[in-house]
Amino acid sequence: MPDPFTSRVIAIIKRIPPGNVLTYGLIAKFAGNPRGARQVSRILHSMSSTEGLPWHRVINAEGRIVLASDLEKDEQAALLREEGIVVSPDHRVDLDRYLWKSVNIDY
DNA sequence: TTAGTGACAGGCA
DNA sequence: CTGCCTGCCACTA
Repeated sequence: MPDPFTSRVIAIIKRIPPGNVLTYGLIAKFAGNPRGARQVSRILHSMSSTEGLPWHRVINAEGRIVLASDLEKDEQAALLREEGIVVSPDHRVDLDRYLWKSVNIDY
């Protein structure tokens, strides 16, 4: 079994509704570790199997898509656009508009 | 064991 | 706006 933090991160990401996004730092905070942003990114990177995980709805605090390759960035941007999210050519989204605000999860 | 690294964040010039 | 620095924490050489 993975540690509690990891399971919570997975649970939260699974509940992000289509058309909305969350940031690494926010997810970490909701999962109980305000300083775990980098862990969230690492979890997604390793669990790239993405078993039904909407990983593409996770972006950084600036509303930017930051991945290793430009190819991956375009891929994620395409997935987001399919959900109606406007992604600028330089891979940025409007957080004020698409950030998932009604995060309410009980453990 | 120490040093470097990264799908991050926040402050500052 | 961009770039640099610091704090963070797990992983790797």
